[in-house]
Amino acid sequence: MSRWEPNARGRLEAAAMELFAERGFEQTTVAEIAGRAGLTERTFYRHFADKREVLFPDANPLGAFFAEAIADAPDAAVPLDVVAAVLDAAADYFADRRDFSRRRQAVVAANAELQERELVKLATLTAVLAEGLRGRGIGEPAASLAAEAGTAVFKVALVRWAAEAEERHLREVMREALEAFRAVAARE
Amino acid sequence: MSRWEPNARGRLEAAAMELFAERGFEQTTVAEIAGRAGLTERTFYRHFADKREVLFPDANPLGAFFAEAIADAPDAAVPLDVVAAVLDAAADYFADRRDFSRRRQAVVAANAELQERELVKLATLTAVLAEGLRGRGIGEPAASLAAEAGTAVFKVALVRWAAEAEERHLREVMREALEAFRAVAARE
DNA sequence: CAAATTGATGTCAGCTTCTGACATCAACCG
DNA sequence: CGGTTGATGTCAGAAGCTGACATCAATTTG
Repeated sequence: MSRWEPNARGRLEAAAMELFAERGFEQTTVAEIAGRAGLTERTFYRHFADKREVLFPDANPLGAFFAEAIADAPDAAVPLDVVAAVLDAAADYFADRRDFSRRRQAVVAANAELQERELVKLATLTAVLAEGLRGRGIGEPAASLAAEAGTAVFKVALVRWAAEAEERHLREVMREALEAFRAVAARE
Repeated sequence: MSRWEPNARGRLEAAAMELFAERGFEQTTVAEIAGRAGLTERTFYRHFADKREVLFPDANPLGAFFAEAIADAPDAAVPLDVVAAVLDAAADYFADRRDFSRRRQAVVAANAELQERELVKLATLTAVLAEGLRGRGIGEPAASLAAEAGTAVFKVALVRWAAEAEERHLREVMREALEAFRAVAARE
């Protein structure tokens, strides 16, 4: 018999999602989230650096996942091909999280502070990507630019995928977006 | 004779830059900024929505500038050519702000919250760019992707330009970055 | 097995950010 | 001249966040 209910962190995440969805991010206090999870405000801040972080539990694992995917990517002469491999891997990661992604996107879309934090998470992924590309011998500014391109495609694809009524696989949407990107960047 | 010293907003911006540079963003309270500017904390918040905004006074004019630049860009079949024209215009805008850009970049680089806000400002520019491209008949997702590409190039170029010892014109650095981007995106 | 340690949580005090409500008073307008 | 306007000040208070210390079941140690 343990002293506390297990999975405090998960309970906080769940409580936060519920409350944010019900009445919005600003109209919810940290004390209320903690209360619904059967904990105190102070404990919330032991699990999350600030109020927004509770909505981005996947950020760290996803970054690690990116780093791994890029290390495992097959050799390719062109940076964007490496990016393509990472996007494929990322698609698999999200494959079974579509409902969660959708719900979270709705909450985030309703609040500027949360969008701000989402940009940070994406920027972190960009940095991981760039670092991985540099690790594969790609120089600057090519690595940074290819990484930015990858994240841009990722972002666009993720939004489209979550928004679509039909259930396509994310991988397909990602590849489509990447193709569109290549067409945009083509010299003519 | 006016009742108050003129240019309260400018004084707040200057005071904030000084204090942030001296002892850092977190170690400076809004009351201190206002005090150095000869005002009160409450007045600070009448000029800036929050503590970070004081460091981004150019954001709105720059957005308007982007919108104008994109409307004025010459007809071009390829989205990225329109983006190139906007980058040229943006380069002119920053031409005589190099020292300010440098000082601000140093302050921003030292604090995560400020980097977060900077991402928002860039995202706003991306949105303006995308909207302008759509207004020129470019569809989705091409408009969004081209806009992301433009902002990425802009970001990379601005950092390089401010960091360089020699005094090149920003326009040159931007064009170089755009070329690098095209090379990255090329299929081989 | 008793004692010491650990670790997740609670309690409390306090600072800072940010906002609403109301007051002030020079400049301006009719 | 009297009324209005607008930038500022004053005050109170909610909420975010942090440091310091207490608690106590579980675990480890001797």
